[in-house]
Amino acid sequence: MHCKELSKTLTSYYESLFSAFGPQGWWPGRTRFEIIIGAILTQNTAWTNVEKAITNLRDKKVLNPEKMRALAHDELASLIRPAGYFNIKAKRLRHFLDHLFNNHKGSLDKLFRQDTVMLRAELLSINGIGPETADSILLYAGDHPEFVVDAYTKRILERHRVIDGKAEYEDVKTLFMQNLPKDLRLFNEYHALIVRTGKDFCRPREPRCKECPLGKFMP
DNA sequence: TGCCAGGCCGGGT
DNA sequence: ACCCGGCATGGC
Repeated sequence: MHCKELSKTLTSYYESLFSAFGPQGWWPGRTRFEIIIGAILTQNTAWTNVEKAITNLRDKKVLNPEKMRALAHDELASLIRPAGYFNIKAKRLRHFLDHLFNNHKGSLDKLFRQDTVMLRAELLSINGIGPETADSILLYAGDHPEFVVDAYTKRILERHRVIDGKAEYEDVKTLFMQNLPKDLRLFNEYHALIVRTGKDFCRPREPRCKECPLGKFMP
């Protein structure tokens, strides 16, 4: 549903964050493929650890679909070890690669050259790609305007009683998409700014984030 | 030192 | 439809 007050609130919050912290230059990856790999590796993991894994992959010159797919499981797992969960993530990378080659001849162009709804469903069908990873891939690698929701997004809205603890991913995503213009640049920067600031202003154990900029706009 | 990080899956109730 | 344990490294 569309709510005028909520639209103003979410827009004000974004403007406040953008004024304070500026453009974040997301996604921090050089190619579409690197962005996809990063999106999988950063699941429940600090980005600094993912960077080490990406560096290993680049140094080994396997940061492309063909070369990465040719790696044995143990070798791939070893390279991404710093990102944590390396065994399961090696499998998840392989699931994506197998899908890419089995359905699109290994071509990211073919993968992304579909309408958003079909493409999102397809990504979600891959074992290891859930809603946040799918939307991150869509927005940051595929330029499809999907809003990305993460733990910080929920936590911030929850602390300010916009949502309750049992709000699900799709509910929160709909909240943003129904109350903001469908703008690629806006979605890109908004999620990046939430991640950038959530770490500092909305810690998990605190009952409420007093410093959170959204506090200025919420009752 | 324990807590946390840009989730997701599989099995159980 | 929930709920929960498992997955793992590195920074503060």
